[in-house]
Amino acid sequence: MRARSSFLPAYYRVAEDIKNKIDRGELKPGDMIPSTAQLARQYGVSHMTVRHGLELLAKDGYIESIQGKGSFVASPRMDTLLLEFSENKIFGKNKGFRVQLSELEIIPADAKIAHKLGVKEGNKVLKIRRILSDEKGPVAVDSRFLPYVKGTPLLEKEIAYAAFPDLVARHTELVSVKNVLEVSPCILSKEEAELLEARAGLPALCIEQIIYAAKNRPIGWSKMICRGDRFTLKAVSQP
Amino acid sequence: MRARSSFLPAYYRVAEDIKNKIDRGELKPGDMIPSTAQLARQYGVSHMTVRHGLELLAKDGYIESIQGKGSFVASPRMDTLLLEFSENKIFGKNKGFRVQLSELEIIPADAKIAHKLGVKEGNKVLKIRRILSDEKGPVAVDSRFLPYVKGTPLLEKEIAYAAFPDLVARHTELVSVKNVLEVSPCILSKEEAELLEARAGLPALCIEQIIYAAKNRPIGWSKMICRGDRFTLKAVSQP
DNA sequence: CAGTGGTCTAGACCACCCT
DNA sequence: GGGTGGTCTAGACCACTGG
Repeated sequence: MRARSSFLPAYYRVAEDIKNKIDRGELKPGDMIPSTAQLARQYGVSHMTVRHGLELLAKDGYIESIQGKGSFVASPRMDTLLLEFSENKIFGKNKGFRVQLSELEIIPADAKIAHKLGVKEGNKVLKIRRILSDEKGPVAVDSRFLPYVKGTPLLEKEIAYAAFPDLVARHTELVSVKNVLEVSPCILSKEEAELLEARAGLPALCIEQIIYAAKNRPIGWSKMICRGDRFTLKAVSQP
Repeated sequence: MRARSSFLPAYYRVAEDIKNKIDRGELKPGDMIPSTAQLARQYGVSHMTVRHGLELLAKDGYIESIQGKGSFVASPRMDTLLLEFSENKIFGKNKGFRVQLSELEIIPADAKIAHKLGVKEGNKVLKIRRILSDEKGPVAVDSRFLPYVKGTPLLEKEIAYAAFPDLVARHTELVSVKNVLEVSPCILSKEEAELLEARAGLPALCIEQIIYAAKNRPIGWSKMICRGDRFTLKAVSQP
């Protein structure tokens, strides 16, 4: 019965067709799209196949289906944005990206670290400090804190170049489950300015990450100071 | 044949079951989950129903299915984060949130505005400046620029309280399609400090938004300066 | 009531991977 | 070839909406 007219799945073809109508403005937000039965006839496919296509569109935020009423073109949500935060994506785009391991030691947790990691004050904590640079010089300093677990050797290359969540996952035996990021502005302290070869007082972004395992247990804390003149954060609304 | 044992759909039950196994650690990232045929037998449902459930899990990032090989528990992606950026969500949580319209005028576009909005220098542009406060005082200043379209009246309440994408959509007749946000650090200028009742030099976040219509045409530019001591941006890894 | 989306089946076939 | 995911059907039934 069906034509198998293209190499693409039928449900995909249906979805793409409707998506194009929306993108071209033939269908506007709020408009009702034809019923699944109509679409099934129109495309010569079964009810299920149409629904598969519509679910795809709903997943991508193009339409919204309401039982008993119909399916409607959705207005794109622009208040939930996608933020890609991984060093390789952010800094790696520039040639000459490199990481320098400037500190690696086991220290007793002070009050702040203990609070962030949910451990007792004085507990052993692994501290890693890195300097991230591109061809134009240092861009960011990064301090990472992990609860110390003896007998989990880490290669220096891993420590320097692994993304934080990956490092945490490899160090602890736990599966990381959540990453919470917090961005605030600051100005470079004298020490930071020295490390970043900039003047003290330069505006900078402070990006904190806390990695959680199951049951909201924090297993890693990272604080990154990024030169404001060389770095901005970007986020884009979902497709 | 099937038991209809619960009020929830069968595919949902399958998905939830597997999700729980993952959350409890019975299935670890990289593990293969039983084949669709096995699951179908196990749950007494059809192949299609199982697949529906697995697609749900895949959508939420719990598993990854590979044709010819199997379905595998995915390790949560923690480098793509979700950022909720809407004034009501960010500031509205605090009681006493209010907006003061401090400026509303039609001006000719200078070089910067023209560039951001993709219009010719000198073209008429609607400029809106607002001050956002909570019960403790001013938190942010917001400057919004829209290409001026005559004959599109806006209510003052709308101008003050509408989220930027909504305002843009209402003002132009176009459907907004994309929102690109850029975050950088800055320090308060004398003028900004005055408006925000803070000292000049205080670290602040500069949050720019550009709203696009179809074909990447910018139709709105917003620049928000947020006091760093009263405001931080948060983002969380999906889901 | 008729029309809508949502669920489900039993079986078919395809595409792909591995051995 | 045997196992895996992926697509599709034709028809059934359910849940919900609105006149």
